[in-house]
Amino acid sequence: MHEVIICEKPKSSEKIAQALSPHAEKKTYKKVAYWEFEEEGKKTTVLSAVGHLYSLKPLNSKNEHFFDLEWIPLYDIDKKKSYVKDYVNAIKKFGKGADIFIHACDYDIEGTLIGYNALKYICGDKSVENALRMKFSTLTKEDVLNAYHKPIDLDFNQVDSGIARHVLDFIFGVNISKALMKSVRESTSRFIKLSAGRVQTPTLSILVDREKEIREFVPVPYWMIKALLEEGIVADNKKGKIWDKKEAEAVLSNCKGNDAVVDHIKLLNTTKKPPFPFDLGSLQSEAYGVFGFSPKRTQQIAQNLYTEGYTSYPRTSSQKLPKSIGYEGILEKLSKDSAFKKQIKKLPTPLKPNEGKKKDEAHPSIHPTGVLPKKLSTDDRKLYELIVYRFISVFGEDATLETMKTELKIGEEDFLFRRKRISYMGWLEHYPFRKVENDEFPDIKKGDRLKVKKIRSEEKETKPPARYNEASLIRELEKRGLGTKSTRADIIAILYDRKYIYGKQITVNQLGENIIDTLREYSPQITSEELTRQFENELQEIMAAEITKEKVIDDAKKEVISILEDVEKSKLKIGQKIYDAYQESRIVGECKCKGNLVLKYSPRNKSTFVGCSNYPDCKATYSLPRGASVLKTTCEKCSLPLISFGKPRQRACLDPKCGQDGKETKPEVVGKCPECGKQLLKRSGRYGEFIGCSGFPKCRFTQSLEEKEANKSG
DNA sequence: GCAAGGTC
Repeated sequence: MHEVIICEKPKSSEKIAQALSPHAEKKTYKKVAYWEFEEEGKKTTVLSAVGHLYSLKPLNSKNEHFFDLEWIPLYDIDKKKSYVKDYVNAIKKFGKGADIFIHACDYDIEGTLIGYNALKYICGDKSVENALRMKFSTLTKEDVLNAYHKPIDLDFNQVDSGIARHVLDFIFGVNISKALMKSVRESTSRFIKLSAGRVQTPTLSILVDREKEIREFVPVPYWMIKALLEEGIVADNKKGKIWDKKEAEAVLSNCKGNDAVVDHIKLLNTTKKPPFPFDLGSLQSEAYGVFGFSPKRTQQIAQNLYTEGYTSYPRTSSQKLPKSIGYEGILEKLSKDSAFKKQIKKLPTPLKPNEGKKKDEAHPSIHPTGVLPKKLSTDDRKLYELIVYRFISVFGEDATLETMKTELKIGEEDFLFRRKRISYMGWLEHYPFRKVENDEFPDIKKGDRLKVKKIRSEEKETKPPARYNEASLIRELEKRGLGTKSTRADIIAILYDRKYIYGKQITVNQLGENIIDTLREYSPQITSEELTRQFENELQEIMAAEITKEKVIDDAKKEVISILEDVEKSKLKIGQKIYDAYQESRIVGECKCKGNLVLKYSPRNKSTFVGCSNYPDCKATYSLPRGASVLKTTCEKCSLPLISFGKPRQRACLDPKCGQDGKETKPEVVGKCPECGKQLLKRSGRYGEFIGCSGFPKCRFTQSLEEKEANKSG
């Protein structure tokens, strides 16, 4: 007898094999690991997929619309996925002639489909018909053994539901994307890579809405009264924002000539619990905040650390640390590093992690394995240490903060100021990545009189809502249930790649806005998260056998056909508008002829260059080095834009004949650095303009323009 | 050329 078990990924196959038999032996077939054991005359081979091995492809790619699809090996569609072939080959080799097939992929829609496709297309239809299904929620020995000894039948409704998800996403996404590109091609005979989809389009929609909110925002002026007292105390008038200038002036004159008298001091102790362990989303968010890593970069590094065995599986949404991972063992191994040891030995016993609410059936939260990395690149080490110190902190003691709220009277006017200091560091000591306020408390008591050095009325105005950045956008998508933990970072990267959006503080290009405007008119369903809700409901119904996948797909097909017909009727108008918007977002600066410098693509050289919008009247062109970006800052000598290129990045004038080595027109001074006191300058980088310290690289303080605005009040 | 989903 030969039994074959197919798992979703290599890591699961290892755990499952080890749970099933102490004699499971690791072997490799053409670089791919598998596990084997023999018990009571039955040989068992534990094999692994690597996620989806098959992907949808149109049956007849010459057709204008793609509705008839087939499953094709992933490596035949995407050359970068060649490693998938080795796994398929291993399954083919050992699946041939096996007597028993066990489907042991994750128990969810995608997992069920991964195993189903692997069996059907590699081992043949028969293997599917007789397949047994292991159902487990965690990969603990107990769960795995249980699932193995009490297998269930394969749930074909769940399979159908998975197939429907793939087909629906394909026929909506690919067909609508193609229709958009076709409109542009047929109205302008130009090609622009455009796309739309169930997740990316609502995501863009969220950004467009924010963009419009910001644009339509009408600032309202208000005044804040601040009193500068002795001992460097700045107290705020209790009225806060005063909307009437006369009222502000009245407050000011009420204060004139008076000392400040301490009216009331309130001291309060608050505790700050340790942080939760990382799930992928919170790791991406933290790494963005602390190191400025893009979520996609964090995901890549985390995957790398996981593959090397230094940290646990990264694509988790769990904020739990089950005891079974063996905290003591991990901490003990980490203690071989003296810096880690210094923190670990301060931890209270017994060890008890502060866990969050979020769960993940398949994996615990992200944590170090205890294996200490020998060599890591700078960024990999940063992320690794973030994960380690977070893990340690989770077991730390509560920190205690002391807050002081002081109310004062200046004449008849009420003022107040607050101070905060740490009275017990607790876990804060183990987690050096976030600055914590630690003010000095002034030595004052009720009834004290303080000299008023200055009273001023600051005129301000209300600010529009902040732009999203990649981290906050990922949090928003998570909140709305758009995309999955593994895809959100990629979805955002696609929006950048299509030039729908730009900047670290995400700004929508004309092109992005136009895509949304167009789709809201012709295919409103794809622009809102409702399409995801609709899919979810339909998939549930398929799973409950209340409707067939054929019916669901057929309905969707009709819906898409009707959208495509509407687009077809107006394609010239749609295409021209999109192309105009695209042109506008290619403007990178001003030409010497006062025309617009625009990014152009030369199909002959397969490269991007800069040309003038007044062509053919103005024939100015500038070639760009590979990977170069055009900056917003201009050259000191000739006022053309500067470019940034190469590794490490260096700057130069767009015009190589100009000969200026990237000296820019003097950057604007916009304030003082709160960290080192040097000048703050308006700089421009890859992602647009930002505020940076003139003390760079010694002082690495940076701020977005929006933050700068928001913090003006100090 | 195009989606979203799983994974090394």
